[in-house]
Amino acid sequence: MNHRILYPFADFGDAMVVQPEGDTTRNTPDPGRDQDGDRSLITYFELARVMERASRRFSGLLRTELTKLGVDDIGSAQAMVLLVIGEAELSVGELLDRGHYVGSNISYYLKQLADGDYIDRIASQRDKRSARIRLSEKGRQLCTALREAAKSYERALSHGEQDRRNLETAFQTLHRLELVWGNAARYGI
Amino acid sequence: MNHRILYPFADFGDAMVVQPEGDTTRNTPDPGRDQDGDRSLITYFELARVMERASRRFSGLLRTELTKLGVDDIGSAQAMVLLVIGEAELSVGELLDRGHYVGSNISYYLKQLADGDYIDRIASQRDKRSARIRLSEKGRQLCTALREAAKSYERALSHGEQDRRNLETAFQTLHRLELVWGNAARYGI
DNA sequence: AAATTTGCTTCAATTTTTGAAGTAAATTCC
DNA sequence: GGAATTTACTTCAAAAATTGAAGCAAATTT
Repeated sequence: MNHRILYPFADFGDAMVVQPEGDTTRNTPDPGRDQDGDRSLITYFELARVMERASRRFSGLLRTELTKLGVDDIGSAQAMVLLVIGEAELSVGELLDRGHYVGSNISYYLKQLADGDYIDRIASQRDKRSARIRLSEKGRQLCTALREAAKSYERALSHGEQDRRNLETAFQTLHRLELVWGNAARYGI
Repeated sequence: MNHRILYPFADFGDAMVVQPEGDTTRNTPDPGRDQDGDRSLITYFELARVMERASRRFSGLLRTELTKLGVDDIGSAQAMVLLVIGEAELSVGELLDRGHYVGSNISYYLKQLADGDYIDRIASQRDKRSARIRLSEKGRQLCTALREAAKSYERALSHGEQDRRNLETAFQTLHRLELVWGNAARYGI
């Protein structure tokens, strides 16, 4: 296990601060200063960019895992939907809320997932318009395999209590951004 | 200015921790527990999901701003490329590294940005294969307008020192994930 | 100077996203 | 209780984004 690869920042510990004029590698532009020379630190654009880049990487990993598992009838986006569903049994509307998908989009994914027998649709007798969705055995197994694969990455990255807290902070911060940006979009700032 | 909207978590301050069994709203599934009942906190999947959702929101805001500004020949993805370029004058390759785009993809964007006169291509006499890219006056103005718009969101969200630190932590954490996931993809875990 | 590499661009095929329209069930309103 | 409206999706067609292979010209190596 190559630690140079897994832990690119040897000094990434309790004192996690941005280096003011660090040795910027080609891949990591210094986010410490914005256009106007303000001493503002991270801007939203930079955060949005790193989110996009990291998401792309994550999709890549998912795709790789799927290929390893011999799954070729769904892509990373569909796998993500499976993971969003998890152990829950929910309606399309609830799934929409969970993932902030667009309706027609999730329909499109669910169709493929249903075609591939990754999910079951159970007609609800309460409301015949909305069937309830849940993972089929096949879907559950795929999710388990993906989560298992993820575990090795977790082990590779999450170490101490501080790392866990950083993940928490990142999650909460992004979640808050998600809410604020969503509300801003709906109601105008 | 509606504070209920802008500050959905009144208690989001120094003690930013996940509520063990919080009052989960419909939009915010409790990430405190995973499938296996481990007391693991944030999983990578959850982080990846929140990144995706927040990115979607951000793109939405960008699109809204573009519409407000009467820009209809480019989308949020292209605007993002403009913002990535910023004040720099760089080659396509450098831009590729900055944003982790795929080559043919950035070509596609740059073509549209060039068609819309948002960027200039300056033939480099050093290496005639790679022109240098920089924002045109039009592109610069658009970026300025977008950054200006972003400022109001910044003001709405970034308050104290703690908030800034949280943004930093989020950025660094995602950046680290980006690297680790990228390396994992290239070399296998 | 031939061969290889670099730094892109183009093209065609896929995949993903979006928006408008449609449908059937549920609910509300006379 | 029946018409009108709303809800909860699905379908469809078009647009946008992404990918991978192939191509090309300049630069570099051999």
